[in-house]
Amino acid sequence: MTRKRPAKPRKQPLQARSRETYAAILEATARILEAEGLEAANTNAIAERAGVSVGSLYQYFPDKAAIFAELIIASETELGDMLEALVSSTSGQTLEERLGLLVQAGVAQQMARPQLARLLDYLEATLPADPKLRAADERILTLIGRLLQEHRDMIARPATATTALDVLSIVKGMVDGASFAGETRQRQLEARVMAALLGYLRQA
Amino acid sequence: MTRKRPAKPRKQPLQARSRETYAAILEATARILEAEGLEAANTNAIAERAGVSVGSLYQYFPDKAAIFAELIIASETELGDMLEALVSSTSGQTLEERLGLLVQAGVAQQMARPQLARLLDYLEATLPADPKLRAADERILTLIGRLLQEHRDMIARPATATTALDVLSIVKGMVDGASFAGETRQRQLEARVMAALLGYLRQA
DNA sequence: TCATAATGTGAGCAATTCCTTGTTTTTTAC
DNA sequence: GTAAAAAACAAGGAATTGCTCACATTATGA
Repeated sequence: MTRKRPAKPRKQPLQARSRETYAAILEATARILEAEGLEAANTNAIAERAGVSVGSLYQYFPDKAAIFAELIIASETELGDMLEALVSSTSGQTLEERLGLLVQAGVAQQMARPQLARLLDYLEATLPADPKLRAADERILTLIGRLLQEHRDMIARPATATTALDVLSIVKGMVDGASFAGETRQRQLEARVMAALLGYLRQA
Repeated sequence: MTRKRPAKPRKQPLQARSRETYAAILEATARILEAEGLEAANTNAIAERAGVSVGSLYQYFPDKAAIFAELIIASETELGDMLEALVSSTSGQTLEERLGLLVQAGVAQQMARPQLARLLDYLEATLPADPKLRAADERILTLIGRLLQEHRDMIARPATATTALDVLSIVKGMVDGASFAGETRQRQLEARVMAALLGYLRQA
């Protein structure tokens, strides 16, 4: 954990077998992170859980932080894809309907693995800045921003990046809090998040 | 980092000198956590930064996790004290006024050391369950709940523990997101958090 | 003053950490 | 079938980790 920044490039997984290895490493890391926390996620444990050797691990990831970064990117890409499909396929519907779908998608993704979601959020704030990561982040905010823009006459807030970030933060915050408190009823949580978002957007 | 739970009790700092040592250890830990992250916060580094020996550190804390737990308790106690003073000294005022003060206090505390606040929130979810910690948590929710209860005719949500948790989660989430994005204008953030809370509480 | 208790020290152990390396096994392409 | 490329392996080096222990220093109170 010294303050070095080598970032040496590694091999790309080309064959089917290596793509499985790559995926197994990511999934093993996710499982350890959500079950045992950050300090338990060392490269030996990850390799063992993934059923591969440490050597294989370092063939695809330059260092431990790169595994974490890749996990965050994967999670954000997943959310981004959902949002993109949602925004572009519902352009005729009302703000309430579209926001409902957005909340459903966001809550579902974060409730699926709440511990992991929370940890990845924290990690993103401490990891060395990565352009790919920034881009995935930006994409999500842009999509939310576009949705707000299309309903700008229905909301009392400016359809800016700040408002988009607030929307995302409210969803994340409420799901974090609720799942930490043991809440599991997804529909009820969705309804409350909806209320918060609509209330916020309509409030002058 | 093995899965042991010794939790051996340690000395209480009795004299002025040892109370300073104790405080220095906590402050050093906070500084390392917010500047370099969780993985850099090892006991050797903490002791060095605090200007004491590792031996002294282990005289007051049974293990590393106990230092983190104490930091969280201190932070929550601080917020709890603010809320308690606020709730009991403003009983005649309107919901808007009191919520405004609550938001001001919460935002200020979390914006003072945003990285640290975020990290402590994550740590709380992974640390071994501690009754003191639970109690500090409960106290904050109870105070928010009491405030909501006193204005229950002004809000469309039930004045339950769930609503109180939602209020706290919205504040934390929005401050987390905003400070991660580099926002520093505290007043503007407060105004947006206010809008979100009022919107949420008034939404049916 | 001086015995006792409180506090402080830091070398260093055993375990663990990240990561490299040389080697072996599997796949691909001809 | 076979040579080259891709993938996987695992021993282990150098550094770091959490933490203890035997000892030194400082404060207290009679």
